[in-house]
Amino acid sequence: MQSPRDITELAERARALTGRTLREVASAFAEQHTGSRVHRKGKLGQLVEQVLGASAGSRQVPDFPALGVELKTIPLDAQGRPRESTFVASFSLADAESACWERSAVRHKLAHVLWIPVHVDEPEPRFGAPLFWRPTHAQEQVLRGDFDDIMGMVAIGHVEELTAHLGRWLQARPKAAHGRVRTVAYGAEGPQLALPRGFYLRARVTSALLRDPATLAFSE
Amino acid sequence: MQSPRDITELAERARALTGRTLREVASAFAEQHTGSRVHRKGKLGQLVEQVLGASAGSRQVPDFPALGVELKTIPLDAQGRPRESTFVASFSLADAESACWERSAVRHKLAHVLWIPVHVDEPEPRFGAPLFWRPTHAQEQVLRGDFDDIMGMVAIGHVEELTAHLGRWLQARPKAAHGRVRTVAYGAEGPQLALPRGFYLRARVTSALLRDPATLAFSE
DNA sequence: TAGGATCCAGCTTTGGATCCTT
DNA sequence: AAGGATCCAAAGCTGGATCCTA
Repeated sequence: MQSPRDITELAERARALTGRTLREVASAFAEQHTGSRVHRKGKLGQLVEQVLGASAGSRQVPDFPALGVELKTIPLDAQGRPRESTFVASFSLADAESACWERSAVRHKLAHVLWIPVHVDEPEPRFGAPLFWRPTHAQEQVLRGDFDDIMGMVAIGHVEELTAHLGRWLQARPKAAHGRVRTVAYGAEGPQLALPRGFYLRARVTSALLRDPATLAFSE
Repeated sequence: MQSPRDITELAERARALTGRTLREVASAFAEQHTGSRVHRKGKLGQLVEQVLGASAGSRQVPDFPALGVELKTIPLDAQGRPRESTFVASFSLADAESACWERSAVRHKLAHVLWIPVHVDEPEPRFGAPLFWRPTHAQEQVLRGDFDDIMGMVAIGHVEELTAHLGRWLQARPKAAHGRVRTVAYGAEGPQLALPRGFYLRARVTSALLRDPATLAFSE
């Protein structure tokens, strides 16, 4: 599928998925694109990328580079809620000191997100209604605060206090590539070993966001 | 046992328990006080009250009225941490509007606490080191903030949003006396049924407090 | 019955581990 | 190996229920 030319076209493609089953969408797509290099049904994310025409390059750029939009498929359980937190970006403990929110991958990835919910617990998994999200100014302050808290903890060398509890909307969790890649951070007590980490959006937050993006408030 | 005359005497009695088993303490106490109205070994709290000479009256006053000290025995698990949140005081939804921190039972009960930890998961349960705690000014601000948040929620009639999630150190939890006593609160939508509630200190907080009272900071 | 403490089923969260594609 | 998504056991938390003594 070609890249959408503008947000409107992307929105139309996304809306067209609502209520349809993965199976339907996958087979319809396969029929129309028999010539192209179609990966078999593959993983959910890949299917959605292809159907919506996201660029499948390596990601230092958004999924829709021309539009500046990041694509996130998000699995929902039987009650319509995300089961898991959502990965945003990984970070290295080493460059915590030089990190700043404005230039962070987290801010860029979350600046404009197209959420594609998928009800995966139904007998025949089905797409939900898509949502474009741009954090409001107030929402961005919460994200920035979490980012600063987390990076600040690392920067002063308190890696052992960096738990997934920290952060209201964003949390830092282990991102265990092979379970043995370790990053060295230089803290007050010298070099420390630590697992690589990633920023994640709490499930509670994405749940509230999908339910009612307008009222996602500080109380979450 | 007579009431301690001053804090020093109370502290000495409390320190004398450290490391001793409940059994030892209970039988030693029984021997010395055969004449007095001794309740059988009874519950842990009662034993400690008797051994330390707390007044056993009904409690609108502190356990040591002359000293203004509240006594709290706190069970610790095998890792030395409290398993449960600690009950502080109950409250009625009806008088939330007129409630204020300064006159609250919560503030008075927590103004000066003598914590007596008991390692209950060991084969022979044993007393830990006692701790006198007076909240610092900063700590009291956290408690006050939680109190205001909780009471505020009730005062505006949002009883259904009053969950145990609210509050950093204090939380409101059901205090189900017989499971059917219900309190009526008058909110925006008229009278509402609700379980009676109590203020509790989160286990995370008492845990940090007992481990290192000086560094119990805002991050908890 | 009130104050207070303890118990506990079920749910949620954490802290990784595993898996996949590029 | 990097980027990303999903899986899962253990631990922690919530929302009561139960129990105890005065």
